[in-house]
Amino acid sequence: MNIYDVSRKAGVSIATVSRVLNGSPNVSERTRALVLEVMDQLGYTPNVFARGLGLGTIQTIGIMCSDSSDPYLAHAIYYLEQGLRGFGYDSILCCTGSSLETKQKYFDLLRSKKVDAIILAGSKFVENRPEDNDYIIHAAKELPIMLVNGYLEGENVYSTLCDDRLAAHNAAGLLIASGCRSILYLYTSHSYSGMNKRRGYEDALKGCGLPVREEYIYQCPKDILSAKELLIKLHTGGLVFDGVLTSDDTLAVGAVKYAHAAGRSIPDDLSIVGYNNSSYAVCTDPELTSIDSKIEALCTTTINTLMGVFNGGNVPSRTTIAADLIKRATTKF
Amino acid sequence: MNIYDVSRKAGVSIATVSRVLNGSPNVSERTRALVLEVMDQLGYTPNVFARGLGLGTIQTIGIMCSDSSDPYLAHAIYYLEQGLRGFGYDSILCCTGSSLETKQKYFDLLRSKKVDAIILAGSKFVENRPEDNDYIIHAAKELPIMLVNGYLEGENVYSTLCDDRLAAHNAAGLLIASGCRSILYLYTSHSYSGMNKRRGYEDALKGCGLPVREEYIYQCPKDILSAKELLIKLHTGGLVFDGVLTSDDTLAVGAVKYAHAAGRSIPDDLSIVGYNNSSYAVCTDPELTSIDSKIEALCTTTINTLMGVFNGGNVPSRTTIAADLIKRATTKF
DNA sequence: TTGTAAGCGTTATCAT
DNA sequence: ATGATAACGCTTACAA
Repeated sequence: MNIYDVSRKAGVSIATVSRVLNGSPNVSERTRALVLEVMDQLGYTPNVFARGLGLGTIQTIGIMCSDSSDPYLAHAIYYLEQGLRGFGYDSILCCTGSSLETKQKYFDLLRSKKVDAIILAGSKFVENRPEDNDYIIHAAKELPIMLVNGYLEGENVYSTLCDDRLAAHNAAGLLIASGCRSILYLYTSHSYSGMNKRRGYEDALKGCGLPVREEYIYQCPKDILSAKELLIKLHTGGLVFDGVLTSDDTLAVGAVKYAHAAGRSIPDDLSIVGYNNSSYAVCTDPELTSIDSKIEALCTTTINTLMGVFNGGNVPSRTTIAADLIKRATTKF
Repeated sequence: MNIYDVSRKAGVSIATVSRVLNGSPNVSERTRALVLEVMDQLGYTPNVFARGLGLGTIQTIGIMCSDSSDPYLAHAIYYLEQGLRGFGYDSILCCTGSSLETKQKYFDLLRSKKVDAIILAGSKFVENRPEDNDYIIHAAKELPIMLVNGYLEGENVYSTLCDDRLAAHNAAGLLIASGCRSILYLYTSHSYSGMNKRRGYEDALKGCGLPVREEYIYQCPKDILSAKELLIKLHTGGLVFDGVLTSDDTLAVGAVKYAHAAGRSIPDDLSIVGYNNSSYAVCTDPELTSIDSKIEALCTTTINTLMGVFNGGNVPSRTTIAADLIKRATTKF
């Protein structure tokens, strides 16, 4: 079943069938209707490979993420896939883990599949050593690269990000304003967004004339129990703190569980702020105050930008979206 | 840059290049090395479309799920994608929502992309009215259809599922053995697996000579707060219950929060069992006893079965995997 | 408005 | 072991 069958049955040439297929205006209404009718009768579907060969594109976008089971990224993937499909694009998913080597490998693999663009979801794709990002910059000569919550400068590279620094700054500022004087900052990774959140935390302390102390800043695996254990250890070690700001709700849940275990009351004795406003935020009692990093807006903006690129529009290479602070019960504000 | 460039530079015919590309044994070692060398120099990558045209396949599997942001499905997608990639297959993701119409539409779309198989992740793809599944059965004439935690009988349709009925039966049985007499069953959907869990719950009651009462069985949106509200409503409505079995951890978290709100102590006064052993299970205090539905095993088995199908092996059309019960602190056992 | 024919870059079937 | 060459099914000048 191919275009010849349709053309034969409709009594037209394959060129005409192709025109109908591609919505060319140069077909009479009568012929178009006839061809469509025949296609329908025959249950004809154009062969994507042949089409790809001719057009050099197959309406497919590659989506890379480090781990699609992470709730934040899972949502990103959902919104990206839905958004792309709305524009008629398929999504090839690629979970890369976090080693640079596999990231590069899958990146090339995606390129070899001739995807029309690659979306890098999550801030794990920008390495600290600039030369480690060259493979991305280089590939951007061939196809647009979109970063969701990551930033990289380069021709044909577009970044959409959340203003994490400001969000963390504001949240820490509110903690201070509500009386906290010793705020712990817990984070999971040294990614671009991770570092921005940390800077925001430091901005707030400095802005209020409080000291930035290294012993109040800890990296922790993205894991409820690890965070809980870490805080218990710090607590029993004699560290005094009255607030916890985290780079992810998971860690904040751990902080709530630490408070329960240590018999500290929330928010009177300890304030806690999470990040991402995921469903973890409503798991705990009391429920978490959390920074909403606007993942849906990030994704739809990314896709709109991409479509702008495809249409040759003049699109911004960097778009920043403001976060929201969702106030619940782990803070006094 | 194509096969002709390589053949020219290597001084061989394109047929030979193609043979090298496909690992044909009919190439002398010398020629093979030469061609590979040239490919490397030129940075040649075969065109996937042309290849697809010739072979009729493109090493790509379609994965359908109702909602990739659901934690259970997010994990499924992760394991499926990783497993498939291990066998050299790409994954096209397709989030369908739950309306039959869009499910069919995307199913056809995936078929038109000439994927080598379609994996239906989650139990939302088998409709109660048999004729509503005909489109799947029919498509299976052309390509293998794999169900992850769903069951459908048909030629070239393969199901891998978790023994939810037995798992729910055992869990409810343990609740009863530990003293519960009035166990609520909360579920989210009427899917195949949803119904099995419910049957398991009923099996246990009947097995212990307890009555199955409709007023102890409720459907609830998959949402922490909805579950909490529902239980508060039932409680204030005067319903007496000392155990809650749920079809999803989300609902169980809601049950914990209800208990906190109602001042009931867990597990002394109220026992709770969740389902899926997701990270929600360790969010709460006390942590949830939960049924581990073995999503990773389900996915790897699905993929092994699929590879068996591709290799023409004699593979089972239905594989069942036993669930695990992870005992934590919301139960007395 | 429609048709003819030349690509697109492979694979696969013959020969040799 | 290697090479010509005909598919594969579509798009798209170019002609008519």
